[in-house]
Amino acid sequence: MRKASRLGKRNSLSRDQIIEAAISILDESGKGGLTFQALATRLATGAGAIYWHVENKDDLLISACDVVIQRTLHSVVERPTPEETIRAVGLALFDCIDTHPWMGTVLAQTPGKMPMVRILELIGQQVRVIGVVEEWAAVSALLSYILGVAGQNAANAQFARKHGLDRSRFLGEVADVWACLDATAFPFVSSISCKLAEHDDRADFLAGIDLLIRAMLPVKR
Amino acid sequence: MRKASRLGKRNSLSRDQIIEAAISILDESGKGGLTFQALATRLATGAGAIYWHVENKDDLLISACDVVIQRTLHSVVERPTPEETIRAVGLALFDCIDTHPWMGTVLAQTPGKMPMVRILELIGQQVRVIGVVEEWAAVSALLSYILGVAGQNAANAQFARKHGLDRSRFLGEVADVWACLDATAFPFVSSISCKLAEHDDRADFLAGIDLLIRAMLPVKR
DNA sequence: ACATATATGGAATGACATTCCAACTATGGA
DNA sequence: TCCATAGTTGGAATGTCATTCCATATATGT
Repeated sequence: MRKASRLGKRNSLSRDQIIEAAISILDESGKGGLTFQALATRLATGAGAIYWHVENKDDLLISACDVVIQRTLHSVVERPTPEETIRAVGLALFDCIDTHPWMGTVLAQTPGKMPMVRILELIGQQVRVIGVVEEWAAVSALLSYILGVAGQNAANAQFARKHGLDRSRFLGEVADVWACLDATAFPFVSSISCKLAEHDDRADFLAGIDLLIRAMLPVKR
Repeated sequence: MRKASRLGKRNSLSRDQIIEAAISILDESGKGGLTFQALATRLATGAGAIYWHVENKDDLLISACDVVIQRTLHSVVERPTPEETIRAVGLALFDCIDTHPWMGTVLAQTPGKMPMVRILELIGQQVRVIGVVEEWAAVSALLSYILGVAGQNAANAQFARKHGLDRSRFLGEVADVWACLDATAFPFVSSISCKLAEHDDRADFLAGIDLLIRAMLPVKR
């Protein structure tokens, strides 16, 4: 990757094209499916040409993630209260990562980069509107929680894909393993193993957001 | 990897030896430093021999992580109240991952496996003692939060190592980038960029735990 | 038209994880 | 005691990638 394009581009490659193609491949085949070879094939070019527009694979992944994050966050409309807006942002992100699991992995591994900054900004603004005293503690807790859930979901999806299972079959397998644990050493885990398969990730996620929001609101209720 | 050892082992390899060697390498050189070649060299054997005792690299990473997690959690002594025990578990994990950043990556990528199950169990037990109504919501929020912070710290450390920076220099660089953002589009992030370098990850982590604990306690206070 | 900066595409290169395989070595019967 | 067998080893293939190289194109402005 050198500098910006200058040449007229009859039939040429552009950074945006490359990123869009990368997003398609990632959505279709997961993070493991994105190789420079696959990308070059889809774009009918060679791997070398791609490196003219993109620094390396991390650059590509972060940019792809950023494009989708921008679209996602842009689609969230402001709600009457900052609490509700935070919930809406959280849900939008949850659904986004549910649709594009590779994003969870990328987000969880690229600290301080743009995609995460956008999330931080949006949440930070809302927390600031609420006027929480321990502002940074609240914002960073929300962010870590969201990224944690994102990472978990991404890992689940990646594992499930690798072993050719769908989500519920995957959870079923986990539940089976948990159920076989020694109930003396693992009383809690074995007691919840049966509920694992039927739980609702999305509802759990929202419950966590609500816990955090409740704790950061002024001491009433 | 086939079955358990049976042969007398004068000068032989054992799974435990391999895992300990892997932990050393991971601690010294990070996740990127653990290759079967490096491991074979350190153990004065060949890569093939290692595969007799270990299924694949994931197996090795998970086992290494599990060994350290067991030691860590084992070292946490029960406190007078479940809340304090949860804090102690959290801090022990935080410090553990601070010392062994590779564990953050592994934990964040191996859903439902033993290392995470141990954490889940310990937290679940304490939350159960508290008697929270929305038990699962509370436990899963705590777990996701802890794994989220773990993942962030791991990513920071990994990035810093790759670029040969120490933690504070790394945060400094991030702060510089944030400070250059358009303050109109990113009012929150640019306003906190100056505080980034001097903040205390560990205190922030604990503050998040406290937020979650406070929110799950009965409605008093 | 020429010199130059931009771009391309495909062929190296170098790291790895993983698999293979040709020895080696206990162990438990004959 | 000695062999057949199953457990182990070490190192050499294999195959897949990211990344780099390089020999060609193709605009641009002079």
